[in-house]
Amino acid sequence: MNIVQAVEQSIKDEIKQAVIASGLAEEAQIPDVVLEVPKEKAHGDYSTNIAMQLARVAKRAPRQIAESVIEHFAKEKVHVEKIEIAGPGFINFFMDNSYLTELIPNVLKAGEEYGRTEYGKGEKIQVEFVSANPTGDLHLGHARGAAVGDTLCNVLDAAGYDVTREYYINDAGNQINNLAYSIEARYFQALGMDKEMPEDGYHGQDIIEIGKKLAEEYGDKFVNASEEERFEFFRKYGLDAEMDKLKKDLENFRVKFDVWFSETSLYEDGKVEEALEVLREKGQVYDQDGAIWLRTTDYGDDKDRVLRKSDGSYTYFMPDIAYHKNKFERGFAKVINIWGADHHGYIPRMKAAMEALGFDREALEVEVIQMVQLYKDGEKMKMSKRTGKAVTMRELIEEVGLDATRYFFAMRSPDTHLDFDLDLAVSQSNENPVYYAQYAHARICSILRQSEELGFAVSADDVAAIDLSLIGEEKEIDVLKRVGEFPQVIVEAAEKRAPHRITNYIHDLASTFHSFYNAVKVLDQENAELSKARLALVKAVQITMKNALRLVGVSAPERM
RNA sequence: GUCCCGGUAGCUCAGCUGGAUAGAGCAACAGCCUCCUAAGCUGUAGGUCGUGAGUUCAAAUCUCGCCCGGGACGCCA
Repeated sequence: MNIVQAVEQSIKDEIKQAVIASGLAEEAQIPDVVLEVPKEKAHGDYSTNIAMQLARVAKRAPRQIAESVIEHFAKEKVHVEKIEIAGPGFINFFMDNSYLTELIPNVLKAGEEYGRTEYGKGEKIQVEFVSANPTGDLHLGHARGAAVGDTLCNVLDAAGYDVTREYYINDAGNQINNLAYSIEARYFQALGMDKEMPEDGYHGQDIIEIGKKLAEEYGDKFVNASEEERFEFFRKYGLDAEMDKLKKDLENFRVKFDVWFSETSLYEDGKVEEALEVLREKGQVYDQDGAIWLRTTDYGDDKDRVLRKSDGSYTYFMPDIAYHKNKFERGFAKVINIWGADHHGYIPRMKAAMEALGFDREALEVEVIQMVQLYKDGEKMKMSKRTGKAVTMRELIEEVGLDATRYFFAMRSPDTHLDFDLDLAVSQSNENPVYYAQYAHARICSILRQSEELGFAVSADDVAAIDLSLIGEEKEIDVLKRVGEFPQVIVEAAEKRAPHRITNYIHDLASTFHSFYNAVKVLDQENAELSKARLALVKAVQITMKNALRLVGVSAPERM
């Protein structure tokens, strides 16, 4: 907890104490005290609506209640300078903000750690995201999922959770057979021979490339091979090639996973059978029409689901159950899946399956990412993996830029449909919001470089020698307040699974800093003491900005 | 038909555990570089918060109905 959070808490405590002391209500009747930062500066640094909330319990008018609360409120104890009652009964607190300068040495000392808290108490959380089938290039939807998932993980980590990032490789289903057949067709075509693509084949450019490469590397070696041998080889080769490419693409997008979990390994280790056995022992399955069904309707699903088809093979659902069972067995307190909106219908059955296995359905959380719609030349672009016409994540990054792409996806709430105007993103990339924040950082770095030349350099070690009481102008306080919010913003973003709160914060921090920059001269040769104090402040902003940008996977350039 | 998401400024979106005069970016308009980076700042203009009821001292926010847009409803994955 930093000084800001501590002071806020002490004000809340003091309000509660004042309510009790004034005899308005018993402790148990008092709701959680809400302390908010008013939009209007005229309404003070903090404000509470407690008087309105207590009107019913205390059976008195809110403004009267506010009067009593103020009478019993010990201002000086909690850095409050002045209190006013306003509007229907708001109590507005005007702070003696000098205490805020304590933040500066704290931030400088914390450095890269600033913003991190122990809020999550090291609880183990697993986040599974992207998990695209290895049958083609990653497209825009995956890019959004990757940006959101990675940022969420960073945020959870900073909020004190023990996070494991995981990618589930669907390397066992029918789609891999289709991959092999698609490669086979492309291989033959590359050799100038006729071969039709399978009905559910993958038409992506990447598959064509693989076919070409095979033809170059192996010539017609596989033309006369047995069908079985050829299939097995292409299957394995295709899978490896797709996975290598996928990993590389994600790494280039600054997304790294701790665990790459193979579906095939579940079969090899007998985990699929085992999960089915457990369900059977618990009486959760039944046989009908030659298939094995799970009673998901017992747990809120609209219909029961097939686990094993009448032909003896498993549905996609069955290994997925085994996989999630495995997740919980690894001791995660919380398992978060980030899924595309097209899979949302799958949620009730997965939760039902977990409940059927005896796990807490609430421990499985599914965050749904809405669709990305790409616009070009003012028209919707059809995105289809089947026809291979989708714009790939790689192309997007090349055109829009890595930082801008990460920022753009992170800044939207995951549950809104996203219209991505490619022309706009490309042609106006210099006006992208990410530059606004990066520019603030670069400006700070420029100031810091010059401070060294002037002999004003400030570091965490000598900040104690600086007279921070010189800080106190409105713009300076605005900046300090913003810096002080950071840890709490991270906690809220983590709790609400809302990565875009971080980009909102980044924007606010940049805005507050730019405004400060235009109003206040940091380096003043005539006034070394003041310059040093302001440099220390600016340094704190730099650290905060850099840390915030790192959370969303965006670089913090020193020059622009 | 059932379920999920969205509908807020010209455009793209925040705000949604109810709070004071609904915000930002882009676009528009008017100012600001002899001064630490003008990729910036300051100001102006721009709104029936899809719609109709309800709950409340107070609704963009909560409840219900309706309209519009997107998505999902397989012994596919």
